[in-house]
Amino acid sequence: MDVAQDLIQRRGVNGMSFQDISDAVKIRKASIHHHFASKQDLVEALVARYRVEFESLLSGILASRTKARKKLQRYGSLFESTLQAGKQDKSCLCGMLAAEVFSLGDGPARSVKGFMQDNVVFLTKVLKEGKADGSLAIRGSVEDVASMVLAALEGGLLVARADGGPEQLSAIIRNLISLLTVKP
Amino acid sequence: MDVAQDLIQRRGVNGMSFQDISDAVKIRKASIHHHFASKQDLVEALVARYRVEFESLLSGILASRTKARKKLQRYGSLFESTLQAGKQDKSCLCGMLAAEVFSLGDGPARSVKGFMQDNVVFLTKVLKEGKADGSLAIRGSVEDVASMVLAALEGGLLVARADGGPEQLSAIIRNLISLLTVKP
DNA sequence: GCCTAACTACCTATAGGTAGGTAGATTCGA
DNA sequence: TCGAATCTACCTACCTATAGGTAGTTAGGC
Repeated sequence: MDVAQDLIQRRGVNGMSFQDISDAVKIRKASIHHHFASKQDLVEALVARYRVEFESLLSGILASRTKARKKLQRYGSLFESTLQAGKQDKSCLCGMLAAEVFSLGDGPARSVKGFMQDNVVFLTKVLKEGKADGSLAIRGSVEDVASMVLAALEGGLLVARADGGPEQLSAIIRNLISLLTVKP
Repeated sequence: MDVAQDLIQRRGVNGMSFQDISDAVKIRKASIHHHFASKQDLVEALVARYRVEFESLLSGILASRTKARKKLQRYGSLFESTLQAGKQDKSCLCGMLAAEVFSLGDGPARSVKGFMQDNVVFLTKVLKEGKADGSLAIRGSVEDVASMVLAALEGGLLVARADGGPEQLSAIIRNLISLLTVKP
């Protein structure tokens, strides 16, 4: 699963094959089918695992006793560390799948949608906190701003991977947070 | 080329095949190879065409005699109309290719990178104008904010396609611009 | 003695791509 | 000005590699 996830984060679902996994883990293709009957099953298991893992990171951030602005920074660094890892070519699993949503089955597509909603829910909480503790300045619908933050981060990965690399992503996140920060 | 571009915008490069094009335009696969020797050639031609077309839209916006804030709005509506078209499942061609950059050849990958840079250059101009005419409030490096705007829009397409559809994209753009607007 | 995880060996469909050919329009030289 | 050569856009028929997936088998631990 680690190998499969890695491949998707680099090359996308349609750029990953059972053979690729087989080559990497040195186990025959048929043996992978023993664990995951179809590619769709594999993808579904991958997204489910990813969501659980991500959710636990998010609730860790939410539980930390810091100002909301700092929580937002920690959230951003989740994306930064994805891009910084390895050959600096990995994107968010669900960001990648989101691009290819329409060549995904119904199950996986719903899970990817769920991931996006998880993130918007998390960000909505953080932004509301920030409004309350005075560390963030939100105008308009909090949920819509949350969507925008998610879009900027997922898009940041996309753009940075094709163009300016990790530094560009960092700059994007820095500016996004600065834009949301209430002037002292 | 129209059909190929459409397919990539919906399903990605690795989800598009010569056969798909063949079926749609009712011309044999081999005849497509007569026009584009390889898939990479086709993709390269597609991105080149897209960049020229996009660039002309951008210079149209730049030339219009309105406040920078309005120009930014017009830029945003470029992305909105992409998603609103047809079955509401199309993304930006280069956003799609950006996701799959690492399964692209060198030529196409460079062109996608160029597209991103074109957009940052355009946005940098608009944001500087906005600073001058007082319609936009920029803090920090203008170029970095430009990157962020691009990321939010490309990411907005990504997220909206998987989750909330055109309305979500509109909300994202509305909030992004409101965040960049100097309070009256 | 059975379950699990692996295996070999195979299947069908499709991918990108090639070879060689043909019908019709265009160009060129005697 | 007429016929030959060439060019263009398409064709049929095929190739090799790979895709996802299946059937049936085997080695080893509980």
